[in-house]
Amino acid sequence: MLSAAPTKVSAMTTTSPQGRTELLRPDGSPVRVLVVDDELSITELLSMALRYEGWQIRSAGDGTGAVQTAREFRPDAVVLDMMLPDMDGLTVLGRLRRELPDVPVLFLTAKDAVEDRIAGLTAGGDDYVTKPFSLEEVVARLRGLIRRSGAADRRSESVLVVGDLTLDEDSHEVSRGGDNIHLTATEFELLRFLMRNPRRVLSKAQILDRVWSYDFGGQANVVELYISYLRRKIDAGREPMIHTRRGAGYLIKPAAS
Amino acid sequence: MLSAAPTKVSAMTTTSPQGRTELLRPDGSPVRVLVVDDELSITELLSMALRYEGWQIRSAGDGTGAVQTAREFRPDAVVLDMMLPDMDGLTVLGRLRRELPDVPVLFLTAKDAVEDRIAGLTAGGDDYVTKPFSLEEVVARLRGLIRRSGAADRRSESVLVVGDLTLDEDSHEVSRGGDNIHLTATEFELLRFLMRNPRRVLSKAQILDRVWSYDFGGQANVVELYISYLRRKIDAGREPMIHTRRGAGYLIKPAAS
DNA sequence: TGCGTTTCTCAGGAAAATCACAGGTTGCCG
DNA sequence: CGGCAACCTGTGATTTTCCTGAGAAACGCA
Repeated sequence: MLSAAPTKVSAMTTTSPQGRTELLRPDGSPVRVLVVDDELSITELLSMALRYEGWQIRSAGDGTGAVQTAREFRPDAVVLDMMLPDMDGLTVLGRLRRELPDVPVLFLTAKDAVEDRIAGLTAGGDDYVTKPFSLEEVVARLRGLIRRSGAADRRSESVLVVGDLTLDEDSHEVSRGGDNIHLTATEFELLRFLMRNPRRVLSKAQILDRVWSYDFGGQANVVELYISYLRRKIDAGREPMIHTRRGAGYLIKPAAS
Repeated sequence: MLSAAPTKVSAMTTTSPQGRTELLRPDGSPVRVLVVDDELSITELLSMALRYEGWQIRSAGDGTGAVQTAREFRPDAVVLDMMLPDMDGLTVLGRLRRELPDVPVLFLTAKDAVEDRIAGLTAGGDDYVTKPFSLEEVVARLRGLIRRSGAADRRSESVLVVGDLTLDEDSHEVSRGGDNIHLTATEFELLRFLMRNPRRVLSKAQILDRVWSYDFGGQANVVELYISYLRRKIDAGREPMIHTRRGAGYLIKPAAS
């Protein structure tokens, strides 16, 4: 198990029965991700969500544990909180890099943290998200990191397609039937979540849990509101793709059927 | 994690002599579900209904018992009331997850408590239903959770078929002979119940107990009413599939025979 | 700092779904 | 064939769910 661990992850994908596409390693084994954060609720939340992506997860609560776990677990990617109790984020990063020179890292930082320092770090192909984050954001960025860290083959994998609607996760470009559509950040994430689960009813709770940040305490009708925004931009004057299932949720599907 | 743990449930299904399709574990043994609620009437109700699905059930009345039972019983899914006497629902969840990292959980919550405490819970692929629930709802969601938690293979398992009538539990789509049919939530659940028991007479009492929430206090003729709605939508101008057995109940079967 | 954009709350209104009621219909039994 | 029980279904009141306009607050950027 340990010695057999291949370091590179190709951008190989497979399509699950639900129509979700998931990343796999070249040998077909699941992607491995190490989550490092000192707040238990955060590691739990992330572990749950990332496991649901079909990935194998380990977590650590401090820098020392992170390095240890990394050595043994040999993850394909690391989610690393920059604010750890025992050592500075940069120190942890350095030690991780000694163990796993090529592993991509997704940094978690507080909103007000010095952004330029992070910006410097991400130059190496890493990435970061600010707390409080949304799970869609973390998952999307991790997918991107893992995809790019492997044999850089197909770029097409970053494009979601449902009917004549396309969404590029890299360039954040969205178009329907050739027409470019400008979406705000939230609209984009909502649409991405819908498109990653086509023909599947998603409840408002699911959407809220996934697209909005984990500390969102507002009204559940933001979902309705943003669905309404999306419809205006995507379905306006066309055959609708976004459908309401009263009492159940929403779903997206090609206009044809 | 633990090598001895029979953790995964494949989406394997088999069709019983009565025509009911039931979930099974890869080795053919029954699915195991742990029910946790402090109200005895609820655990009894659920245990009975879930046993009827052919599943193996254990129940616990508090968090401590839940964790203990989980450790020993190693269920494939857990039904967990968020309001327990001895500990907070999230705490129970955390401890359960330590025992069984990948087990899917179906949360039971009060109708009005939905917004606040549910946050983040569905993100890991878990799900919830609000009290008072209908048994069909609980069973359907549990089946979904178990299906998705296992080796993600066949898609067809979320689609019920009787004759030329199909019902997709994921997209909530219903069609007969190619024509799409729009159903309301209650109609959908009623039809699902009928279709999960094809060629079998279901009494009005059974239907009421199963499709309507357990605290429903209305007139028993809602069943007649909704059967009438269904007929209008499904049998309209075609060979009827829904039949009345006077004094006994209703049944659905392919139009041909 | 100031301005445009984005996010979100609030609330009114529309639409849909649920269900009670009651009169009509059907099938069964003597 | 008559009568009764079981069943069917039209009507409409009530409730639930959803949609969306308006505007406040937060944000991002120059």
